[in-house]
Amino acid sequence: MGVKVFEHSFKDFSIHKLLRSDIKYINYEKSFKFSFKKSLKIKDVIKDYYKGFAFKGKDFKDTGDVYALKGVDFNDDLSINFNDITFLPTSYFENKKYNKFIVKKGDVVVSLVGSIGKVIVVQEDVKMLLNQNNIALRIKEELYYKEFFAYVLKFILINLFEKVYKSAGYSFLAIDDLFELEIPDISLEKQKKLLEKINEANIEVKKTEADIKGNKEILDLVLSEELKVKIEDENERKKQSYTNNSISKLLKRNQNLRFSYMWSNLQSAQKILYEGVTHIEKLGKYIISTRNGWSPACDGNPEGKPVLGIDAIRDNTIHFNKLKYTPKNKKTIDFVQKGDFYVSRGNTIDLVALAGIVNDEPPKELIYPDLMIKIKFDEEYINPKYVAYVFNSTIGRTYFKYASKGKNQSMVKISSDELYNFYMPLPPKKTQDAIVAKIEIKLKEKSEIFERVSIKKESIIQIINNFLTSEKE
DNA sequence: AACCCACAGACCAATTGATC
DNA sequence: GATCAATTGGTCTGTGGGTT
Repeated sequence: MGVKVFEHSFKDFSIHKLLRSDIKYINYEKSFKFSFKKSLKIKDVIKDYYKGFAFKGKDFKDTGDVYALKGVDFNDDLSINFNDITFLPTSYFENKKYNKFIVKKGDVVVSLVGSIGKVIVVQEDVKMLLNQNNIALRIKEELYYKEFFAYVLKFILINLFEKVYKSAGYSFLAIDDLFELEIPDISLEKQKKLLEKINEANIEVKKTEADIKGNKEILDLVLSEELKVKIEDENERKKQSYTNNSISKLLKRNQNLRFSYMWSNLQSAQKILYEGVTHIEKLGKYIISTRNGWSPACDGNPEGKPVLGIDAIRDNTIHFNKLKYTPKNKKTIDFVQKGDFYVSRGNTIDLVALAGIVNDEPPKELIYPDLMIKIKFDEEYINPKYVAYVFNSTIGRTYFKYASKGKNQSMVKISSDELYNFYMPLPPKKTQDAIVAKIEIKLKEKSEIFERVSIKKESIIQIINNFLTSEKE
């Protein structure tokens, strides 16, 4: 009598689909996965693919002629963002070892880590190598137009991401999963028609998008025109450094030295900004009061009192669309009122002291958080909107960048001191009103263009959605 | 008021572990 | 050993909240 022994390596079956135990994925397969009348698997549509290479961190340079393609450079309209892209040494492009990773025009590249659903189609004929955790697909042209393929895949991946990956703890799109995804099998003719519709919308998006200026740009533009503030010169100065010592070398826990370094930076910045500008005054002269907010512990129960988050300060206003709620109470609470002026007390150095005004009627008993300061101005001399625009322009950004305090650059703070001591252009109120009016016209124009673009973008998604729905079983 | 720290999202980049 | 897919730790940013 003996014992029968079977030897199996766990790896033989560990990747078998039936063993897959993450419930979200199984749910996806059962309920959310698109299945079509006639379908193709991704693996059937591609004639070739390659994965990126694990280049070393020290290989990446800020300048050069060989682009390194990373997921962070993927725009959401299938194009590559070449603005902040990094480079690899020229020699790498000639090196046989990296031959396989050369990105060619027409490749469809899919990012495998991070937020799933980032896809681009390479339109450029440039020297470029693919970084790790991305996969490039070459499409069988007799089956699919690559742009159309990219749009469809992107849509399906985003659906997959929503249902499976989001907050699930895993962040990698397995190649097997990718290759098993199904897309409709339809004629090139039909694809062409849909693609034409998409491209039509896209041309308009691109055309109008080019005209969109950032809010800060608009503020800078009007303020430098009206006040003769030298914002251009300050941007130029920022690029040059006038000391060879890095701040980290200088400080070594020497607060005084650090402050004097910051102070001298601020001095030279404001010297340039304000050269020849009249009406530079200390803001403190016109501040009646400042008051910090209160951050009670919150839960999700909307029975309680609503509380603002720090991200409520956006685009020069206070938004109420993302509220928290607290069941707590306190004897005296300073609630938010229409017309209030708030400034954020802490954030990164670029975002600290953003200002916003309550333009709309706020929800009842709305609490503002500890990280916001409410400022009351002497409105005989001050138009609060004007002050908010200056805070959020390069003028304010420059001042608060150097005036803010805190060791950790990712969370600097300001206090009322910094608000009181802000020297800024404060022309007579009538001039302030005129500037505000001018800025508001420009901001309104911008938001109208923005609205048009997002409707167009939405229509592209709709085209794909309608198409996939119509091909469903 | 000033400072400090935990956390979460997003993605990068080094490492691992299996296979070629 | 080289290569590949996938994992894991790290960094950066933004935020909330606690402690001194």
